[in-house]
Parts: sequence; C-alpha cells; structure tokens
Amino acid sequence: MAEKVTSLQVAQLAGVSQSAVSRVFTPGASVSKKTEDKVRKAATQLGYRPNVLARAMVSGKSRIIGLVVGYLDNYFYPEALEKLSNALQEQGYHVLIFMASRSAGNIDDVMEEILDYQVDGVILASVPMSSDIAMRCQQAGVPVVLFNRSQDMDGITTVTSDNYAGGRKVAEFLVAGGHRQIAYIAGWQGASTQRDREAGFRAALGEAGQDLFRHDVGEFHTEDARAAARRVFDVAPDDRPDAVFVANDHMAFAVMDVIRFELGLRIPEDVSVVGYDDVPPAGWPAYNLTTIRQRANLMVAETVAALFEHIDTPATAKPRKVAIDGPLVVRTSARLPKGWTPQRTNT
Amino acid sequence: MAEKVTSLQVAQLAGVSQSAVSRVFTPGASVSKKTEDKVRKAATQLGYRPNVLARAMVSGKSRIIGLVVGYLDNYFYPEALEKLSNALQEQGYHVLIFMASRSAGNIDDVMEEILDYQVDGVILASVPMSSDIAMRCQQAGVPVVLFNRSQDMDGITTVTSDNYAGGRKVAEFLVAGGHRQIAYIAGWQGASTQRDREAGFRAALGEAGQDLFRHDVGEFHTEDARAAARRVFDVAPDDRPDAVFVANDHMAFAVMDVIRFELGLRIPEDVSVVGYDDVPPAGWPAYNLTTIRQRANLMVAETVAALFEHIDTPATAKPRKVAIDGPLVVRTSARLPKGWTPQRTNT
DNA sequence: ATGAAAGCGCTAACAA
DNA sequence: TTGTTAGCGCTTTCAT
Repeated sequence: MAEKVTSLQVAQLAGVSQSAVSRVFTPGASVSKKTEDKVRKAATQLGYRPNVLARAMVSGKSRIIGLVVGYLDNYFYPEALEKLSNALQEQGYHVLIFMASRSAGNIDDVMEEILDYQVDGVILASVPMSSDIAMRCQQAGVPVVLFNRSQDMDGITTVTSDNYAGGRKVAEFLVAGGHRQIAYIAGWQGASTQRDREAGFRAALGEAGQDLFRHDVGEFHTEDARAAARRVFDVAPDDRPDAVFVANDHMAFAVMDVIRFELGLRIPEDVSVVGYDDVPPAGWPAYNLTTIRQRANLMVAETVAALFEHIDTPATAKPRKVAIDGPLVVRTSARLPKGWTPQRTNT
Repeated sequence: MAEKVTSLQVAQLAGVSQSAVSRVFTPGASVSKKTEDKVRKAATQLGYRPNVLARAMVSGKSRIIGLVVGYLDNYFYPEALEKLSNALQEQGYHVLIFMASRSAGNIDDVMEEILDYQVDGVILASVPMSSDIAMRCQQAGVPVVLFNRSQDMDGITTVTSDNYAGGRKVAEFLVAGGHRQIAYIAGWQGASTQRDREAGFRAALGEAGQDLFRHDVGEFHTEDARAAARRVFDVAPDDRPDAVFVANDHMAFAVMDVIRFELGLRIPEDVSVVGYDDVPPAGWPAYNLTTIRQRANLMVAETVAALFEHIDTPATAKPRKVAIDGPLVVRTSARLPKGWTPQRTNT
C-alpha cells in the first residue's frame, strides 16, 4: 500500500529543494527545464501528487465549490448537477455536495458546515430560504450564485431561465390554440421560479382579455399536484378548464395521469396541458408534453462564469441577474394553434 | 464581511491557551466545564468554527468521501446520491462529487484528482472499469466500496441488490403468467448488474424448461433500447415474443413506448414487460411497470456501514459482497399469473 | 486539566 | 532560477 509521498521526498530523490518541487507543480512558476525534468521523473517514480488540502491551507484556495441542493425529485436537477460538476471539473474545481432537504434539519447548520470546508464559492440550487443563506455566505466573504432561483434582494447573483417570458409564451400559445377556460397549477409559492412563471402567464392572459379560469397549488410535489388536478378537473364538464399550465414538468406528469387515467379525459382533445422545464420524460411518447425548455447548458455556463468572476476578481465583479430565454417545445399534449406543428418526438 | 476567525483569537478572548480551544472542539478531549464555557462563549461571540482543512492536515482525516458516479440518466442514481449524501452528512462526512462520464476523458485522471483531496473513503457508483479504479484506491490505502456494481475480484467490498435472485423472480413470474416466448433486452455487458440479472433470468427460465426466445442489447441507453425493441418486436406476429424482461426501468420505458406507440401493440394483452429498479416513473400510471425494486435505503445503509468499518478499523474490516434482496413489485405492465393481484399504484 | 511546542505538507516572500 | 525561511490553522505529545 503506497504510503503518502511528500514533496520533500521527491526533492531529496531529485536532488533539489522542496520549493523546487512545489514550483514544478505550480502553474506559472519559474523553473528551469532541467529541474523540472528531474523533479517530474522523481515524482512519477514515487507516485507523488500534491496534497490539495495542504495547498489550500497556505494559499487560501481550496478549489472546492459547495453545492447546496434541496432535492433531486425534479429531474431537472440531476441533469443540472451533472453538467455543473463537469463544468467545474474542467476548471480544476470539484463539488462538495450538501443536501439541504429532508433529514438535514437546520439549513443553518448546513451553511456552517459548508463554510468549515473553506470552499471557494457556493452554488445554491432549489433551496428554500436561499436569500438568507446567500447573505450568510456573502458576509463570510464567500462568493455565491443562486441557480434557478432569483431574489428581489440585491447584491446576489442569480441565474434562471426567463420564467416570466416563459409564462407569457405559454399563455399566448394556449390563447392562440383557442382555449377559453385556462387553469394554472402552481408550484411552491416561496420559489421565485413559480412566482415569475405565474406572473408572466397571468399578464399575457390578461392582455388577451382573459382571466385565469382556475388556480390551484401543487407545491412542486407529485402528490399535491395530483390532488390539485382532481380539484380542478373532477367537476361538471362546463366547469372544467379546457387547458392547464402546470408550473413544472414534474407536476405536469402527475396532472396528465389524473386527467387521463383517473378521469378518463383525452389529452389534448378534452384538455390541453403545458409544463415547464423540458426534462427527459417530457419527450417520452407516453407524455409528449408541450413545455418550456430550460436550457441547462446555458444556465450552467452562466453560473460557472459568474461564480469564477466573483472568485477571481471579487473587487470588480458585480452581482447580476441572468435570465435565459427558453423556447416553447411544442409536442402533442396541447392543442395546436393553426399553423403550428409539433416537434419531432425524442430529440 | 466577517474575516476568518482562528482558534488563537478565541483563546485570547477567552484567556486560555490555543490548545484549550482545540480541545473544546475535539470530541472526547478533557476540558473542565469552566474552560469549556469560557471558550464556547468566546467562540460564539467571534463566530468561530474550526477549519476542517487544517484539522484534516494534522489529523489525516478529511471527513470527505469521494463519490464517483458515471451518469445520472438512470433515475435510480439521483435517488441513491441523495440518500448517500444524507447518510454521510449525518455522520459528519461530506461528499465530494466526481463525474466519471462524458467530458471527463480519462477515468484515471479522475482517480488521481480524488486522491489529491485526501478523501477518507471512496464510493464508486455505476462506473465503468470499477475494479481497476478500486484497486488503485486500495493501493493508495483508501477504503473503497462499489455501489450497485460487483466484481469477481476479491478484496473489494461491494453492495448491490441481489441481481441474480431478481432475475430469477422475473423469470418465474413470467413463466407463471403463461408466457412461452420470452425475450430479454440486456444492458451494458460490462456491468455486473446486467450479467447477474441475465444469468438469474436464464437460469430460472431453463429450470422451467424454456429457452430465451429472443435476446438483444440496449446498453442501458434509451436510444439503444428503442432500437433493440424494434428489432425484437417489429416482426411477424408469430415471431413476436409475448413477454420481455428489460434489464432496467430506464430502458423499459423506452421499450414500452416503442411497443405501444410505434407498433400499436397492447401492454400487457399482447406483450408483458418487466423492468428492474423501481424508479419513480415506474409507478406513474402511464407506465405502471412491473419491476424489481432496488431498495435504495438498505443499499445506502450497507454501503455507508461498510465504508465506515473500513475507515474506522482498517485492520479487522474484511471485504464483503452484500447483495440485498428486492421484491417484485407487481403492477400492470405484465399479465398476472392466477392468484396474483397488482399493487396499488403510486406507493 | 492545562499550556508550550512540534509539526501536518505545502506556498510564498525573500535572498542569493 | 534556486534555496532558505516563515508560516497557513489546527491536533497532539509532553510536561507541568
């Protein structure tokens, strides 16, 4: 079992000073080709690799990014997590995960813990009380960016899709499709994503001269969404909405299941359904859900860029609110306005 | 912005030595009640928290567990990741994520990186070449456990569901259901999970006097599974299997979609489909997939327990292969043998 | 029970 | 370009 190899051992084998070894492994340090060769040879021979923790102690940079995530039920998050982690890895950073959800009682504890690791930055994804936590980080001098949550509070960088515009697009699409009794099933009201989607949706509906026909809340949870769907659709035919915008795909699947399999209604003939996120199952033929795409790649790229900006140039980096436009992906869960055609399935 | 507070500052404020402060924050050290009170008071006042990295340097324990994961497409992994992270957090450990998949070209690089962080242990989940990597860890003196992968190689602790037994159960269920032309759609052959499921399935089929009617490979990927489904089912009715066991749920959804929506066949009247994993969408009414449940909670508990055993008592901990039995969850995607009833949906 | 002192493995001035 | 030196913040003997 290969024991720990230190830079000192490498130095001795190579016949140079310990600092010479350090320099070889420090990008941008000045070492002669000859020394470098000797050191690399010795290092390889011994299987030496610099100790990240020791380096972090003295340099103050751990190359660790804390990622706080509430839950992974919504399949948008596994995707985002994977991309985030990959993007960070490419920059030589790594992700320390903190589940802020269930068991982990106190979110404050989680924050303490995360700061104990001297992380270089923090990404908050789908976390309740994001703003409080974000402030704590700021105060501790740790750069933060909120992923898929925005906050009124200034001074915090946030990256989201353009939820307001997305909500508008859905309303316009549904109105163009000839719907006149349009319902909305909301997510958790504490989430800015939910509020913005609803606001955009209502605004565009209003401009088209329509009011929301029905409103209910699914809290972003499957079971709550199911219950909401029953309240909204298990009614006399005349009271039934002819279309529903569900605040995210995760809930939309549950809503579709209730509509089709419990109530025996047809989609989209009896009811049009539109979701938000475009997670993979939305493209599965069993759902074929028309939905707003959240462009995870772009959101991740912006998040990482903003975070590094704050890390590298804390003085000049200013907080910004990035909202990335997402297209409406037209499939078959909602009636098509004239002239529209659905996208090919499973792209 | 609160600057870093050191134990020395706390010591000075409390009027004690720096070591006293250290002892207060070291479980099981000997400090008088009086000293402890003074220190805690000063610590709270200053907002002091021990620096995990510095502690790791001297103690040699980072309280970081490296989690290497190949991909998160299969929705079993987000669930496992969440539970794993929670379980570890409860023990005061945290998870450093390494995506071993796509972009990250060389898996060896990933391993180097992970060891650079002086992790106390490594969990490998769904990683190609697991055994090589695991050996590398062992050699570096870092405890490893393979999650949801097993290896012939001795000396490595692995935790899986009992894939062989699971495969058997499916075969027995399908045979009891009166099927006589039973197909199998395999996952990636490099995965022990795939091999064991297939082996168990074939064995029980053989004991019932049946041969596999058709065999194809879906590689655990949606698109490959779809293609396999077409090859297997888009044939003359007599050549068509009357049942198929798909190596995991993720592929089973794709297979069901092809069978129902491309080929217009009915499930389970024309074809019975059984999967493996029991991920959440399996319980969604649009699929209602009969499948073997992987008990994530148990698997996680065993994984964490085994890992800590190796960390805490490296001398006496011996490698073991844990295989956790998983029940067949009977839903409606496969014809019921006499006397069987489907479980309630969405449990 | 407590303090002093010696590092953990490394980077970053500072000289040379 | 290179070696020497001084720590980073903490735990852990070793005395007291």
